[in-house]
Amino acid sequence: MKYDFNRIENDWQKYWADNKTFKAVNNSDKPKYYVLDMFPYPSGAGLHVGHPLGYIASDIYARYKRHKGFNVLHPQGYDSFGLPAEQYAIQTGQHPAITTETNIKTYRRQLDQIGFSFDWSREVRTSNPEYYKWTQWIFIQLFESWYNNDTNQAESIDTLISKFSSEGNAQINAECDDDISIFSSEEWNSFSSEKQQDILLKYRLTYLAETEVNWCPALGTVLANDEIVNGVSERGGHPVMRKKMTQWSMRISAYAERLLQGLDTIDWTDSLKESQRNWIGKSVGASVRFPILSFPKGEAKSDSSQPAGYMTGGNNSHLLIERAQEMRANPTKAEAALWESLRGKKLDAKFRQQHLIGDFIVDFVCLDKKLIVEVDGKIHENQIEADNARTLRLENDYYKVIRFTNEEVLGDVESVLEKINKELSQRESIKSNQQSSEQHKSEKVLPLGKDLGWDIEVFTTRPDTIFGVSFMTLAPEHELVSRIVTDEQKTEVEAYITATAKRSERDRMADVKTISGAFTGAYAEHPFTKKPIPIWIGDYVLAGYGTGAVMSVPCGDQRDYDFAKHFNIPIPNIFEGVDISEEAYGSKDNVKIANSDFLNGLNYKKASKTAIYELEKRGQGEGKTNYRLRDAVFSRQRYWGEPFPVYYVNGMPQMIDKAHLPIVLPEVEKYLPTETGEPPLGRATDWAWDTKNNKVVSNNLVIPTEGGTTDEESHNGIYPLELNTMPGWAGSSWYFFRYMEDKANRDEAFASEDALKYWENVDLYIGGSEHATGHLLYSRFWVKFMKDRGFVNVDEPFKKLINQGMILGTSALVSRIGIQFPSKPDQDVDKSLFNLTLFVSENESEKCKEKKEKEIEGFISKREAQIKQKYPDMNIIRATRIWPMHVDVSFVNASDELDIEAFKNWREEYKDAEFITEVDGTFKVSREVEKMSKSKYNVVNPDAICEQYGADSLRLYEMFLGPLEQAKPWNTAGITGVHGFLKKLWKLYVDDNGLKVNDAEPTADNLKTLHKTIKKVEDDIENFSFNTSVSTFMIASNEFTAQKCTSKVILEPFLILLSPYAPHIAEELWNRLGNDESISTAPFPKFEEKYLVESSKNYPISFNGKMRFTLELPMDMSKDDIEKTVMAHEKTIAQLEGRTPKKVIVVPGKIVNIVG
RNA sequence: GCUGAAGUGGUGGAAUUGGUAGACACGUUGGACUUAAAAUCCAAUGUCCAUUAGGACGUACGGGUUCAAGUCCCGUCUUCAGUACCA
Repeated sequence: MKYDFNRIENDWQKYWADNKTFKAVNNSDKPKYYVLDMFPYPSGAGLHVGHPLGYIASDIYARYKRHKGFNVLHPQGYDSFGLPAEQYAIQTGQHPAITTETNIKTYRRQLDQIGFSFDWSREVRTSNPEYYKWTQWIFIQLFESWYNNDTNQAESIDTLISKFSSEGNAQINAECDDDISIFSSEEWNSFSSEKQQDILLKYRLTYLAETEVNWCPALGTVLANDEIVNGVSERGGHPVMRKKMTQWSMRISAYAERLLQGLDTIDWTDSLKESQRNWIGKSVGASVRFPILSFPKGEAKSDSSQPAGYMTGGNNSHLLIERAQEMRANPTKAEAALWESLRGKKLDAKFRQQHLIGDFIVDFVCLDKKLIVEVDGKIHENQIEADNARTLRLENDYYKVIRFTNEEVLGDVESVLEKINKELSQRESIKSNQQSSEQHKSEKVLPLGKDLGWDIEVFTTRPDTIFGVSFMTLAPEHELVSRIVTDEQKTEVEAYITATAKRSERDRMADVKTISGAFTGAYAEHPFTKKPIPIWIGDYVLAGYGTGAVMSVPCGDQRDYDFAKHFNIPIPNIFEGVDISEEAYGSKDNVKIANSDFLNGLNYKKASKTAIYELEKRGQGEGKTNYRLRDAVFSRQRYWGEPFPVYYVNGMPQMIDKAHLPIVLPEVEKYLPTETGEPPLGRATDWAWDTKNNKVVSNNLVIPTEGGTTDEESHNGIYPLELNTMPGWAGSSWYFFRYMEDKANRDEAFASEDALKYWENVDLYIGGSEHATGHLLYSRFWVKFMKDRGFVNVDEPFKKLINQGMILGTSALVSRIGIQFPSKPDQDVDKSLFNLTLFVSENESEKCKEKKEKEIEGFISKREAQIKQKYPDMNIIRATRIWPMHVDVSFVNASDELDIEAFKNWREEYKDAEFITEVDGTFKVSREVEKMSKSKYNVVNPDAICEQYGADSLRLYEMFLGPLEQAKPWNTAGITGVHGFLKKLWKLYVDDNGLKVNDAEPTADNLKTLHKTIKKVEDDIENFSFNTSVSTFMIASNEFTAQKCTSKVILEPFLILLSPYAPHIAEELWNRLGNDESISTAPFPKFEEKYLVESSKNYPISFNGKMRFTLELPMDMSKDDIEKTVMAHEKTIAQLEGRTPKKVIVVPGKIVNIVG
């Protein structure tokens, strides 16, 4: 009887479906085990052999666990919202739901034929309203929650509101936007409802905010960071730009620390955890504030332009004095002229030139009368502001400031002097008031830099190197840049900013080597040394990370070092005994700090701690932890996604009550954005929310809210709905909970409390590594949130996770020789005569080469002759080129030989192609391993494999290819190996007369083979080493065959071992052995050591570590006896050639090694 | 650059604790069966030398530890994956 796999597989698949063999129950005496695959997006292309790899592995594990006595949940479903169905809809007008439905049918058929033990009664589809109802519900929960840093968990927004109304927000330690002002409970209670909503939005875990997003114009939507690869979209490779848009965001950053800590509690690969750690990007360090001095060094005062404002802060008089001296030495013409007159004592008072008053240098001052005279050049706008601020402060100190322009002074010095004189006389009377107001004055004086918030705040992980700061660098986009830049530097800085803005994100990323930047002319003050530090801008500082500004320590950071070298900025060394003449010393280890005042001699740890302490003492900084993880943008300008349960009243988002969910995706006539740039939902005619009747109604009923009317009546209580949809990761962030409940019972909740309690979380999760930072991070975030709010009981969704490796295609390439005979087109020629399509076989041997060259030449000259004959006058020029061309792998056999006939029929253009073959008439292709792709014709469809070899062969072969987690090439030819094994296995049980198996007593060898196989297979499955199990089956089957084993007590348990891998044949034979029940829950055979105990061992006898021969010796022989026996052996004597060994190593049961 | 994984026959891979390197397959070669092909079965198959017996060399490269190293240690190179001016 033949192994009729097609019949067998069909029958058993039907049996499993009919008997609901794999239906999981939500209560059982057995321990639970939850095995999950990452659910697929049902693409139109269907499955190729790479897709089922992970499913086969998880199925083997699920089936194994059933044999081991577990109540196994092994569900499957579809991540059915997504771009391809929408793109297809845009092109064809077909509703994405229809496309999706069709694709799912194909997927289901393909999955079914492989014989998976899925419990389909729990299927989910993210695009089903009954499913996304709960996605919307979770969104509402997020909206109605805030993150309390004191309790370190999410809480209902109600607790926040009650805190606001009882104590205001000053004491609240929440994860929230950073632009929130402090208010008291009275203020809160007096705020309008709209203002309150506005404030609450800044605290909610999902919030609406104008954010800079990754906008992909080609796709017409925003993309998350993990949807962008190398600066272009993951799907389609379209360019991505930064754009400001109002979007829903998820406050995942609130969970950064817990997402990081949670990694230590789960069994994932190190590389995956590392990816997540990188993505979260925790750095511990300090936040430091550097006051801006805005005191440009070396700035020349010229005729035409006036120096920038003299705004300063902190104690820097030494610098100002230096500066004043410089200015005195280089007066402008007007200043020189006026000084001439003032000094010439034409007036009654004593004036000083370029004198220091407080933090300011003034042009001229009469100290007695507190009169300041300023001579201004052309004043820039922002300098007026600065000068006004300065004037204000000086006036606080009871100085009077009068101003003249250069022109006034140079034109008519006399009238200027007259004005000064007049002021001097008026100042007499004011002088007396001064003392009485002294008290008042001291209250009002503030350090100006601080007053205006003109600090530069930086984040550093190396506060220990703070004395190594020799400059600061701001991102070109930093908001302070335009305010601190000096006139001199303005042109340069502006040019630099423009140049940077022009460069795309991608260029900036690609070109890291080029150092660029510009000096702003401004200075900041070092918090400890009080020395001025030049402020630069440079695009190596990113606006999006930290504060968008850095304190540059060239001796300790290579980027700062390179920047400093490039712009000739000093590089002070603050490391003890480290040479920094070539490069920065970036390490934190093995070094002590030097030239750093109170930090001298300390190591990284102590110095950092001390520096932070000192900064805190001075109020100029504090210890801080920074995360790279950004809040996740949650809006997509797409049709085929979950609609938001949100409507807007006067621009403020409102949640639709849970009772009215789901809000079903509306119909649109086209799936493109509207002409006005709104998302596709903007095309829906019925997309407004009727708050009275709680239903979606026509847009026409919405009365425009112009003029700010807020009363319900004027709207009829009907408001516009949100036009964005949710991103792909919304539905996939919680689907594993939905499976916990049977379809029949999941209307009331996303899953019942009992179900959630019973199944807890996924014990084993298998899927691709491409989700390392997307799906796997978002899911963890949502689960933690749901745990906080008491909706689920677990902290982590996936206890153990394995990434299956990619299966690559083995492309087949032929060498094509194209020959063209260019001719003048004016003639009406037979074109087919001029193009020759010639393929040449790939084999490289010399003999063939000669033959082939000859033949190629033959073909070409023959054609030339034909042309000559037809067009005798034509001047023929021959042009030849060879290029490799992909051919469909299905035309190629295991020996890399091309089926020429099949290839000719592939395409019309190859019908008359010529082939130059090997000597034996075969045509060889060359092979290349690359990603499976339609365009490379190397995609292998599992349908064809199942048809030709059967699902069991496919399952075994996919496992046999290599380790699960490793990428490996597919080569269909190799499947004959495992298929042959199944045929042999069949013959072990069944022959032409029917069943061979009988009640024969097992031999010792039979038992040994069986138990060795039990042990190996069990260990392999536990270690997910599925490839080695397959060879173990082959070995066992070969041994049983050699042993002519027919014993049922051996061959029956062997089927259970095989059943997870090749379930159909196992069921069939199991059934033939007389079992009525499915094999699927038969207990896994118990391994018994006693059958493996050997009486003797074939010892390898080594000489100096090299094995020379083997010797069969009893297992219980003593060490001494082994040595004696071996030494007496004739082969030993021959090996030694009379030498006396120095040493003999005997490891009983292992090896004998003779040294000498 | 950083992080992680890896490098073994013609190919996929095995060797899980340092103890006979190349299991199990594919492919190749030869043979049996057959009119023939397919299927099936048998044998050989790391490289080199040798008629045989046997020997030398072999796990990316260079060192080291050990009676013994694919496995452990140091250094170098290469490949793949992820990530990237993250301060």
